[in-house]
Amino acid sequence: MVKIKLERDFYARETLTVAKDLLGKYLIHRVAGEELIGQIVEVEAYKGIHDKACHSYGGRRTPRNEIMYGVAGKAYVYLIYGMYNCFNIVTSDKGNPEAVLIRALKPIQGIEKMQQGRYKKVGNLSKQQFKNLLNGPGKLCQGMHINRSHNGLDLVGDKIYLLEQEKTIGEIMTAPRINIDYAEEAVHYPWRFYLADSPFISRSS
DNA sequence: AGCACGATTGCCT
DNA sequence: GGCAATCGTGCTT
Repeated sequence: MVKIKLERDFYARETLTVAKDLLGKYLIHRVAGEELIGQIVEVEAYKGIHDKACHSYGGRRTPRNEIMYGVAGKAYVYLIYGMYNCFNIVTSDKGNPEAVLIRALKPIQGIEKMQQGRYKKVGNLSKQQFKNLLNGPGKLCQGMHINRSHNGLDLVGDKIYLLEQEKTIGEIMTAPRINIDYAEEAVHYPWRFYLADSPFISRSS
């Protein structure tokens, strides 16, 4: 695997561009001397103050979403439904409070530790359990051991960071975002992106 | 202080 | 397909 880390200028660009470019990249989390690695196969863009699905819609600025108002390339991690975490990457080059939700990863390295986080289980996984390791925003946080203690973490660093991929990634699919029924006109915006041939996406559209 | 709700998931019919 | 779990957050009283 080539080891080219994504730097600030990658994240500090227009959010839809960053979202699509994130597909295929490797997400690394160093935990207890081990590198957990997943390849990004599905994302959603949240485009700030004019996007009714976005936490910063209308300029809303609270302790929870404060990090979105800062520099690009930091982690925005929040609790959803009282049970799961969602991992986002802050984007944009104009100080706009925007981010990309990472929705699914292909497991690459550190499978044992991933299943420990997901299933509290060691040993062999069924084919179905392996496919379900990281194929959803809540699931990938469990598997990658990401939680709210990582909110605000700089991804241009050595704890959680991203690496360039070495190969082309194939066809990118575009679709409306998932579970944002409340978002009125933004419900249909085509801001979900995923790899057409990946078995590890959260759901087919 | 109270309360409605969610960028999800897993289990049920 | 439906729906409960579970609690921090943000808004209202």
